[in-house]
Amino acid sequence: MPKEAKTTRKAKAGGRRKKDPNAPKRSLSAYMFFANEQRETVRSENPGIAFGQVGKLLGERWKALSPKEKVPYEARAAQDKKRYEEEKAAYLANGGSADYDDDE
DNA sequence: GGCCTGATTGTTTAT
DNA sequence: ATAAACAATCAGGCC
Repeated sequence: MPKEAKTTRKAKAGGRRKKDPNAPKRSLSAYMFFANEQRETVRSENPGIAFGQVGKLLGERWKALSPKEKVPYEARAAQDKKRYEEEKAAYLANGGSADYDDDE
């Protein structure tokens, strides 16, 4: 049974609540870096394209790339991951659940 | 000890 | 500032 479910995340994307106190913002995904560079190219080749189309185009192209093509993007993702490691370390070092602040 | 879900990241455009 | 499609990602919760 192919579970096509995408990790069953929430339906929307807006601003979810921070379940963590100091919330070490996690790292970015390779797609974020990919989009960062491709967004210019995609929009450049698709002048006046709608945001929904760009996003879809980006996704299709992303998967169209070979794992080695994604390497540079994953590399940056790994870079950010390391950056996140510091946040996480500080977050744990600070006492994990210590500060009480739901919304700002 | 292994899995599963939820929360999060950043981009686009339009309101 | 927000909303949704797009993909990745991880960390913590759970039995």
